[in-house]
Amino acid sequence: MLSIGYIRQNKQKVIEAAKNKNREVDIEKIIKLDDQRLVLIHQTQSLREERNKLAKEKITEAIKTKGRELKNNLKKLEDQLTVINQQLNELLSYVPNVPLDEVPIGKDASGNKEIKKWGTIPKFDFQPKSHIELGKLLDLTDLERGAKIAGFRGYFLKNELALLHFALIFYVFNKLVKKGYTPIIAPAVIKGFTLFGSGQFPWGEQDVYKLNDDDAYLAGTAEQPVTAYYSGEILNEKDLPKKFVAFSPCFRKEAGAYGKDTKGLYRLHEFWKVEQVIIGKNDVDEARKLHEELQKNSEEILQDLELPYRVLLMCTGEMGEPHIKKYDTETWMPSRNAYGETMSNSIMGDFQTRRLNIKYHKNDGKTEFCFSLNNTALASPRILIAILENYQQKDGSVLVPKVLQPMVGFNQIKPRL
RNA sequence: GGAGGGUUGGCCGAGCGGUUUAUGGCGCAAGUCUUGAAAACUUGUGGGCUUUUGCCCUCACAGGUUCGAAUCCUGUACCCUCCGCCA
Repeated sequence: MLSIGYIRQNKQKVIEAAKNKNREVDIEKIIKLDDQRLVLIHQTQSLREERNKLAKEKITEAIKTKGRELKNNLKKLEDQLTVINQQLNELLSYVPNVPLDEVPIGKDASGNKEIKKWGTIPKFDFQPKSHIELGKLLDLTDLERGAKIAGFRGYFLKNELALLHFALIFYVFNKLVKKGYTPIIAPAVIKGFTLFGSGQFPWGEQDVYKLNDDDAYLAGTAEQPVTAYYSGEILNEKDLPKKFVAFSPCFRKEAGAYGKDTKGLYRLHEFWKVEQVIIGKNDVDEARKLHEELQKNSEEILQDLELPYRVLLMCTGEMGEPHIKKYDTETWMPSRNAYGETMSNSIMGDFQTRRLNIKYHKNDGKTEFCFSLNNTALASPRILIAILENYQQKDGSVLVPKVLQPMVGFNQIKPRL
């Protein structure tokens, strides 16, 4: 959410930003509505002023009559104001955030800028298998029964892969705790306001599971519950930034992606994720630094796992509505013969905190909205694709990344006899 | 699922129809003093409109009663205690 004051002062910039993000917003309509709102505010204020004065006078029948009249007039104006406010907030909630200057302008993925590559893409002297084949041959996945039990995109993880799934999550969780991040297990059944607050709503409603008629939804990422953790609160500058390493199961309908990535473990309705979430000061340069820190953490994880990856600076057209800067980290997946997205690292500015009403007392005594950032630390099973496919051997076995070996107690997944 | 009790500013905590413009304390910030710090003192410390004076809103949230609501009524959310159920 952008403030109406900001929009009024930076009209062109906001219009431009929405266009660059391939979004349509009617800023003129918003400003017109706000003009009406201001007029109504003036009118209601002066009526209230009158009422307050009247209430201090000696009570007579005449005063009572006048008071009742005032009340009726005020009610009418207030009702109008309520309607205007609703309309205005509705429109405001659709205005996307304004990207930082260093973000490349572009319509689609072709506008992204590759800024880093790490690791060596493996060259196989045999015909490499996909994770789907490996999963079947080594009895690590059961996608057929997954579909039988859970439906389209359902899956079972079995045997060594089930252990690796746990080990990865714990390895990453623990690594970030050692870096000073507060470990937190987040609820996955969450209220609607957290989804509005994170900027999931109103744009991505079709991708979220809603439970019955309750105000209860399944989280698509721990970003949603953890960013909302301090909603309605005022923090102190000296306690910032708050850094979390959050775990939650994640649920996504993938409604807009029916034809995409239909095979294997890439695009699932249900997965586990460790997410880094930061609530920090309202300061762009500090946010940039934290953004780089989050990036470094995620890259270290891929380096620990010895998986080749690249980093993209995402262009305006590839950014979500709340984002002002975003890096995607993509890990090499041999069966795709391409890098596949495994992490996404964003600065949201005060877009989310304004929706969630998260502020802090600055050292000078003033109050301001915080900034929020987040980055994937690890999402599994998707990362398992990269591990299975990059670590596969000629004999059909799969090696286990060194850092995970002590945790799972084996260093190789061998074909069953 | 049932029965009670509660929710007041950053925090603690008064107020329970009209000098409340929300006592008081703590914390925080600025200033005075000081070589510096502490202490002390002064001022400030929710949001909005106007941006000169000021005005309006704000006591969990949403309605209602009243000339007038933090205060009375209704609903909702959350917290606490107990009973029931339960991994």
